Formats: sequence, structure tokens, C-alpha cells
Amino acid sequence: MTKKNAPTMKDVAREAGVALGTVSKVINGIPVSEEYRSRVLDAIRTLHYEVNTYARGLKTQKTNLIALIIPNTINPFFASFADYIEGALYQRGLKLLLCCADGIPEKEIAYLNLATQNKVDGIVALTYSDVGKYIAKDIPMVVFDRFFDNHIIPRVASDNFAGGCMAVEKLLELGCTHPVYIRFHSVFPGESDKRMDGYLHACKKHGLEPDYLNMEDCPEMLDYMRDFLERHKRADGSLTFDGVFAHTDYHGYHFLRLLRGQGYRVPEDVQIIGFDGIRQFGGEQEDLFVSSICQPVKQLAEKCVEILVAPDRSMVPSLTLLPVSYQYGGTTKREG
Amino acid sequence: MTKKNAPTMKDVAREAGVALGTVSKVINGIPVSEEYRSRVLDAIRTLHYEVNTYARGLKTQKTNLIALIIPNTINPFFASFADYIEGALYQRGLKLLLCCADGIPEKEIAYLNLATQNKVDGIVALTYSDVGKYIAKDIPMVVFDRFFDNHIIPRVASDNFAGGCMAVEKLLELGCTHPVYIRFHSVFPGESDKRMDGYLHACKKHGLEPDYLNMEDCPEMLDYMRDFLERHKRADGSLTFDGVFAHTDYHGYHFLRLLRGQGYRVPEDVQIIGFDGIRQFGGEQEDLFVSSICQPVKQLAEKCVEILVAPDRSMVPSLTLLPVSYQYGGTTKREG
DNA sequence: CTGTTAGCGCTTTCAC
DNA sequence: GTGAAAGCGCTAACAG
Repeated sequence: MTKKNAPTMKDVAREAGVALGTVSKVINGIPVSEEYRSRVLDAIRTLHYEVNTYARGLKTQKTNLIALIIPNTINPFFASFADYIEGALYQRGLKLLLCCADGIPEKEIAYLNLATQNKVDGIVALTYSDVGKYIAKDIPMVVFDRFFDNHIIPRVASDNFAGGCMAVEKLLELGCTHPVYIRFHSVFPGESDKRMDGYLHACKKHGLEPDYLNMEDCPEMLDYMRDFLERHKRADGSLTFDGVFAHTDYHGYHFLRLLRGQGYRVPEDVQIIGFDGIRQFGGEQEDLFVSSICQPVKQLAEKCVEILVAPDRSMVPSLTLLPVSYQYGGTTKREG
Repeated sequence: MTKKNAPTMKDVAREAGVALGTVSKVINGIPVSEEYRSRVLDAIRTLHYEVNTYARGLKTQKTNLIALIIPNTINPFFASFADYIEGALYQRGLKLLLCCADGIPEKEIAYLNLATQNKVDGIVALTYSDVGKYIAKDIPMVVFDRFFDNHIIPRVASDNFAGGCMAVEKLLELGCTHPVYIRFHSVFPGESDKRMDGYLHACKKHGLEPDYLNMEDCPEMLDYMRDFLERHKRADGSLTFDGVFAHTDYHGYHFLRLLRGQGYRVPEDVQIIGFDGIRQFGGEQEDLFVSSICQPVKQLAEKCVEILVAPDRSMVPSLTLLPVSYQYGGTTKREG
């Protein structure tokens, strides 16, 4: 039980000496005589009146609440995405219901159900479950980075394919002749799978033999990396590759440490490019963990919200891909 | 306008052939005959009924919504705090309204006002403004890490004083003889100011002359660090200190890079201990940026929520300090 | 234990 | 223009 004594519209009406409906009109910007309008406004001020969201929500079936469903807020990528979503929402007078589902299907579904009825006005989801079937078709929704059978829900993502190509092109440009790809993917299909397609495409284009580690993400990640490294050592200890495109900065960073731990020099012997553009301590001015194909997180968030609140839902593209960009992060050679 | 056709309690009552009130009772766990209860439950299932939060909120003046006001979600410390708050809330059937105020007083106040009326059931705040005066006294609130004139609001924080002492003690234990403190503080007073008190206390206790850099946080941070370093060089280039307690991991990490950049060896020549316990990429299994006095973020979040929902608000302590702990992070010598 | 009923505070016709 | 009145879906008395 919160404030029981908050002033209501009725109080404002009495204070202003007008009818209840008039107060409502003033608040909702419906034409009212200047005289009445200011009297109402005065009353609102003296009473410190604020409309009750719940009464309004009950009446209008609108809440101004948008649910953001992401795995967590610990991962810096999700964390900054959440931050930018909040900013975009705030600008539009919307509020953010943060739902960290931890990749747990039950929790995702619970949060989805919460939204299924009239609890939120829209959903931005980065989920693992195939949310399509759990959600009412009539609540606005946009999916980030994933795709589902249900192709009705608009999707937003980075141009992962172009990013994959870009990573390879960049490595070649910086002098690599044998770039490998190290991928640890989620069991759930998503746009990020296209990074591999981009890698393969670029290899083909440049007449290179693709060479990659392609595993499901798992706790034994480091073992697989170590194993991959062993398999690529020549008798003299030198490596058969000189460039690494890592599926994410996270993986790139761990591979970097592995290499340096074994005495290989980065970027002299091997250059590494990751993906995401995650910065140390999250600060925009801070260094990257590794050179990286950066996702435009802020723009992605902005686009998700823009699509979510689009007045004409029939006009929104089913897929929106935003461009990525390469940034130096210490694990590649400086450009000529 | 969301779902206009969602089933209501009335529909469930009709479907189950019982009265409206009975449905309400089943939903709210009020005793009802087994027969009726299951009929209602069945009806709920077939209709996919879910209670309308707004109608309920209007009636009960409860929303099950808790606002978390933090500067942002980019800073890994805030990000993990938010994550754990979400978890603690979810367990209790509460939802999280995420408010990133960016340290902008207007935004903080806007969010606080939002909560002032009957929009949320409680607030967890880590704000810069003195929120005390903007908030209705009758809405449950707990402040993390800050303190205000208004001492009525319960506060939760890490034991920063003990942490400051611990950092010094640890450095001494690991062989340091001259530990300095590097502090870049917020303009707003908070519990973290006690880290300095702890440092001074420990120095005194061990008969050491305190030696520190004490600045307001600013973009020129690196310049001040560089300058501090210069001032502590002997003619032969060696340093007059051999241990550094940094106000946060962030500052410790930057000082570490500065030292290494100038050829000093860490932890051989200088040992560094930061504060917070921030991990690379946020993962609990990941490495720290520097050896650190770690804040128990999860426990802090849990405690905030626990206090917020405490049935008897008159029983909650006005200040709750949780213990910190030292963890090795590569910038100190391994313990004997 | 069950059904009926009076609102919670607001928006929105609909007469005036 | 303005005011009166009918609910939105639910909970919590209160009778039965």
C-alpha cells in the first residue's frame, strides 16, 4: 500500500471549481477555455497532483512501459544495449521494464507471459527461446539479433555478414595471408551466425582455404582453443596462420592471452580481430580488449525503439541491418 | 491500445459457472472449495486468462514495480548491481523499472517524481542528487552507497573503511613498505569516501606516513597520475613507493598501464590493489583487471531488496555495511 | 464457503 | 465549451 492520500482528479476539480471531466481534458490536451485551463493548472500545482498510472492504464489499456528481455546485464554488450534502450525510451516518455532472463527458457516465458496480457505496451527481446509462439500477435515487438520461425516480428541486427567479410579483408590488408576463424556459437540461431558466412565468403573471394574452429559455446572453450593452436603449430613451433577472426571480442581476448602465454607475439606474429567492440570498463573513451568489428550498439538500440513505436506497424521492415565498423584495439598492425 | 479482447475475470467466472468474487479468491489464494477451485483453474487455463495489473493496481494501490535509479548500466559495477537487483526482485515476484539517470539531476528528479505518486512500490537509488527531499516519505526506499542529509532513508553499502584498511594491510603483508593511495572521488559524498579514512587509519596504525593523490574525478585523470608518478621518482628512476591502493579497479588499471608503459614491473617493483572487484567481460569466472578489494555486489543487491520489502520498516537499520574481501588479480605478489 | 456489490481514479461518450 | 455519468477489471467488504 503506497500513498493512500494522493490527490485525485476529483480533488483537483473541487479545488479549481470545475467538473471532473474538465480536469481530464486539460491533462489530455483537449481544448478547454483559457480561464478554466489555468484554474485547473493552478489547482494541479497547489495540490501536487499527478495522474494515477493505473487508473489511466486500466482505462486506456496503455502503460507507457516497454519490456526489454535480455539474458543479463553483466555481459558488457547487453549492458550497453540496455543502457541505450533506456535512453531512447526515456526520450519518448516511455519507461523500461528490465527483464534479465539468464537464458532460462522458463524465465523468458514468464516474462513473455507477463507481457502477453495488457502489462506492457511493447517488447524488445534478445531471447534464446523461440518467443514467437508465446506472445500475443497484437503487442508490438522487435527482436534483436535473433530470428525465429515466426517471421512476422521485425528484427534488428548488425550486418554480421559484412562484418565477417570486413574482418578477413582487414586482416589481408594488414598483411595476413592465412586468416583463421574461431567461433563458439550459441545453440540458438541468430544473426551472428552470419559472421561465419561472411568469413567463408571473403575467403572464397580471395582464393583462401577456410580454416576454422566451429564449436558450441561451452566451459571447455579454452581447451578447444589450446587444441586448435596445437594443431596449427609447425615442427619449429611457428604457426600456420597469421590472422585470427574471433567470433566475439571475448573469444578474441582469450585467444590473445593464450597466444601471448605461449610466447607468440601479437600483432607481430599473429593479428587478431574480434567482434562487438567491447571496451574496458565500458567507457566510450576506453580501450578495446582487441581490435574489433564494432557493432553500433547505440544505433541498434535507437532503431529497435524507433521500430517499436512506429505509428504504422505495417510499414516497418521485417529485417533491419546496421553497418559495423573496424576499430584498432592493439591486436592488429597499425595501418600504413 | 493493446489487447482489447483479453479475457477478464468475468469471462472466467462465466466459463467456470461461478461468481466473480470466487474467481478473485482463487487467484488470491483465499480458501475456496476444491470443486470450485479446480473449475476456476480450468477456466483460467482454457481462456488463457491473466489478471490485469492495472485494474489490480488501481484497486490495491500496489504495482509490484520497483524502480532502480542508477547512473547507468555501462559501468560494470552498476551493471552487475542492476543484474542482481533484478534477480532478487524476480524471486519475490517484483518487477524492475530501470532508471538510468546518467548523473543528470533533472533526470534523477524526473524519475524520482515518477515514483513520488503511486507508480512504483519502492525505490533503490544510487543517485547523485540529494534525493531525500524529492521523495514522498511514505514510499519505501533504500539508498546504496550514498548518504544524504535526510537520515531517515536506510542505506546499504560495502564496508569501505575496512576495505581501505585491508588494502594497506595486504600490501604490507605482501612486502610493501611504502603504500600510496590514489583517489579520484565523485563530487557527491558517499560511503566510498571512507576508503580514504581506512587508508589513513591503517597508515597511522603501522606508523607509516600517508602519501596520496586526492583529486576530483575528471578527464585529466591520466595527467594527474603521470604527474604523481613523476614526483615519486628518485634520481635513478626508481620509485619512492612500492605499493598502490587505487580508489577503484578502474583507476588501478590505468595506473598499472602507466607504470608498465614506463617500464616499471608490476607486481615485482610495485604492487597494486584496486577496489570493486570488476571482472573482464563481467563474467564471474573471468579475471580481475587488478588485484582488488571486492565488493559483494550480489549480497549488496540482495540486502537492498530485503530491506526494501521488509514488513516492518521501523525495524530496518539505517545503515547496513557488508564486508569486502581481497582477491588476487595479477598486480600483487602471490601469497606465501 | 459463496455471491453480490461498491468503488479504486481515470477517460470518454453524450447531453446540455 | 462544459458537466454528468458510465464503465475499464479488479478487490474487499458484506450478506447470505
